[in-house]
Amino acid sequence: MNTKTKTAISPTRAENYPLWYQEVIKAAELAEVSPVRGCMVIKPWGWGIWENMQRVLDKMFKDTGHENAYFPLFIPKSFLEKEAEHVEGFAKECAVVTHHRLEQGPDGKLIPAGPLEEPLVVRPTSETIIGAMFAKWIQSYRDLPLKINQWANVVRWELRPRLFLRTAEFLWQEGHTAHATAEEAWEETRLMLDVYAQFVEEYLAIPVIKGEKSAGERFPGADATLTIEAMMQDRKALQAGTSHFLGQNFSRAQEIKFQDQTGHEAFAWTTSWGVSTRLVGALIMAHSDDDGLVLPPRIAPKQVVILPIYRNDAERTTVLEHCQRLQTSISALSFSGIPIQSQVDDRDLRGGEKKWYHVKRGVPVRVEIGPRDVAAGSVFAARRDTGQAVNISCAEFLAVLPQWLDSMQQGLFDRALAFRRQHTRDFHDLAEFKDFFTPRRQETEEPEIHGGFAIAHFADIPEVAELLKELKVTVRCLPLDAERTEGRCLFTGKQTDTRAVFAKAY
RNA sequence: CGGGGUGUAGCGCAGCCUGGCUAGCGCACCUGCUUUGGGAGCAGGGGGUCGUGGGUUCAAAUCCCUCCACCCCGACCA
Repeated sequence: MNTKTKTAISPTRAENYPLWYQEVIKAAELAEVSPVRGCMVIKPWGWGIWENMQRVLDKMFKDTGHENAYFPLFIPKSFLEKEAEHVEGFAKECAVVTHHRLEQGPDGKLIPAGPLEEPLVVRPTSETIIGAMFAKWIQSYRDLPLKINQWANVVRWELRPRLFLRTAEFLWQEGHTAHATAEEAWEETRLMLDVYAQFVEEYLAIPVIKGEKSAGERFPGADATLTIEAMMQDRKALQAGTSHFLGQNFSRAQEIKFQDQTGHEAFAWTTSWGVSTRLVGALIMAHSDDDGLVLPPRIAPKQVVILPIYRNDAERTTVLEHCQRLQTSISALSFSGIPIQSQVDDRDLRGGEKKWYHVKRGVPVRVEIGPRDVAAGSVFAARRDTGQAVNISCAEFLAVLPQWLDSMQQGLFDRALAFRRQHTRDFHDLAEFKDFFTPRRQETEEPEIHGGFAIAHFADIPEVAELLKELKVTVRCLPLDAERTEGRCLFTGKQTDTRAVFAKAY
């Protein structure tokens, strides 16, 4: 590392946000691009974050009455041909398996042989194959509701991949449910959106706007798509999770039928909902700074790292022993019901180097203990979020640690919320709206900076979509909790009581 | 998939325009000494199919063509 640079990450966010993002991932050892185009390798620290996400979400799903199951990676092409709108939505991104055998050619190279009778599509999502199974499992209203979740990988052949945000293969969970009534299915759709919002706000410390997607942004084949939208530090929006009310579209296509209490046959009402490893990208872009990753304590794989400082073997022994005692004490503690995980980093690295290693990885609290601390029974402790550092007694530190972690969690959320509010504006004038989304720094090589989130009255008709396209702005959502006030659509002048959030988006 | 850019040691880069000793530099790595509450100093050292394949030439990192990968912008995005 160059000691002359003031920040651990170069370029900084202000200098080049997209590059900064990639550098943070590299410096924090979250993931790498793989030899396979568009696919990433998730490294242990990044995987630890995803594991925590999985653990928390999985419990939330089970607490709301869902069960896990697993469905095949491969989907017969014919399955996808059953729902026209659905297929059209993602056909361009599908990977297709056409052969089942490799043979060695004369030049020693392997040649696909044994063509499949019916090509298999690598799942881009599993509505169709799960629907096919639901159709078998559901006979009577007594079989409903059926509430299944699966943790899986999916493939969408992306042309412009970015680590965590958009990769050809990614990991996610997809929930699929079937219900006897529209009301119940709608309730499920709403409930899971709330679960997502709660998770993202309480664990990832990212404030979200809950809303419904406009017709143009809706999931293909869905009657309604609900979303949670978050603002990143470059003021762009990121869709952090979606929950779809599929109506009877898929049950009609796949014959998910049941006999109701009156003996009549009816199509089930289905939902699907998912979040992906994209959340890791959201986490990075929401909180990290020019020194690297900043992790909210509740999702961090480790909350505390202890760095022993010593000059010789004798000191090493005493200092290490002291560190391990501290670790044992910490392991008995928890914050907000979460056990505090700590780690002693005893690698043979120079102090400064080791310190920056953990700063870049975003470990919430860094503790440094040297011989003087051992003698005094004290520790040097620093917070990753504010950089605030103190020298206090061991006992004091242990007493204050849970509060530190809680306040960091809250502090990160508050900071992100304040940032979003600062860059969210109401609009009643189209010229001002356009100005809001016009790049500010065109004269330089630096990436553009645009306004942020714009809120305005909106009539959901195709003409508006065309106009927005020119500005490279999208309708992020129609907020669910917005007050229904009458006004004129910013674009068409039509009278409407619908207001929408507009932004540039990932 | 369209436009632009970049591929040289683990990482970051110079060299290329104008072809010519054994291809350099910083960080990292190894050895030794010194240093030690902090991204250490000095000395020595290891590590390279110059992205791939072909072409031009006495001679290619350098010029020409092919392909691949990555980055940026756009289109697309459940």
